[in-house]
Amino acid sequence: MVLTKWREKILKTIEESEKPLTADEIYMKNNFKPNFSTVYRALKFLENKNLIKSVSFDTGQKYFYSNKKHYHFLYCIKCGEIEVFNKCIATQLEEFINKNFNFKITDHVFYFKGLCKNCKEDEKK
Amino acid sequence: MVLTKWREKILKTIEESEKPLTADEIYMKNNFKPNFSTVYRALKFLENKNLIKSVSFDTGQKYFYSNKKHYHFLYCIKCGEIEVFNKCIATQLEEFINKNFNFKITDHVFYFKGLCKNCKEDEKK
DNA sequence: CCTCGTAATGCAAATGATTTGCATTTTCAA
DNA sequence: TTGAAAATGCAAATCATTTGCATTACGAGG
Ligand SMILES: [Mn+2]
Ligand SMILES: [Mn+2]
Ligand SMILES: [Zn+2]
Ligand SMILES: [Zn+2]
Repeated sequence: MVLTKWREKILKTIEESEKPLTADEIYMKNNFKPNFSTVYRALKFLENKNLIKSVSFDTGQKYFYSNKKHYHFLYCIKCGEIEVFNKCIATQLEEFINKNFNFKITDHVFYFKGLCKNCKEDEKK
Repeated sequence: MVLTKWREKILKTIEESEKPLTADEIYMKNNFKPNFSTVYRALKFLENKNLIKSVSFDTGQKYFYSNKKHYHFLYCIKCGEIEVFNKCIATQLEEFINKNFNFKITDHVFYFKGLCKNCKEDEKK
């Protein structure tokens, strides 16, 4: 169980991207070199090792992103465009949960849905 | 385009549930009576009409919930159990986004990941 | 009350993302 | 150098969801 050549390349692909990537985006960015199954297996491996995280929006697809920074998202419901930001306000909520629920928090997911710059303008016509 | 018998039943199923439901949970709760496709089509219809919303966690599955209340979730990464809460702190973040991004917010999703009561205890052994 | 057109439903097959089984190759500790 | 365990490739399978098409139900206009 080690960080092999492909796993490393895939991790780097994700870390170098400014936005989260789908499995096939990662596949493409690596010139279709590692087999698609290898990509998926690597993603699972990296996620288990907590080197990456994944999130899914409206579509059935997962998006993968680095665990080096804290991410939140702006997801365009029209074109699927994703932007990221990192301002986080979960701490106060965490306290609320710890006080009122019997639940051990390990992570959280937050994103806004709406219209990106382009789709917002298209709307006007 | 109207709220037919099945659509109404499915809406009621969702509104009467304390937690979000998957398509097949909804199917089961209706004794497998409307066809599965009808369930999915009804869900799409209801979501377009903004009567329900959906969210997906780690699995490729969508969970549907009523739009009558504001929901956030506690998602157990071990057993998939879901709890809900409604305390919401998105407003301040919304201002931040409006100030710094060119994005028209229409909704947001927030959930904590972690271990539910049961899985938390199992962990100890 | 009938009648026709449109929308809704059922059924089966298709789709898309992801996973899995198995054969082959790579890795690395002994 | 060698053998076992892990990683990879390839093809087929799986799971949730969607779609095409034939049939049925609904409702406005007659
Ligand atoms: Mn955060
Ligand atoms: Mn909220
Ligand atoms: Zn957009
Ligand atoms: Zn649990």
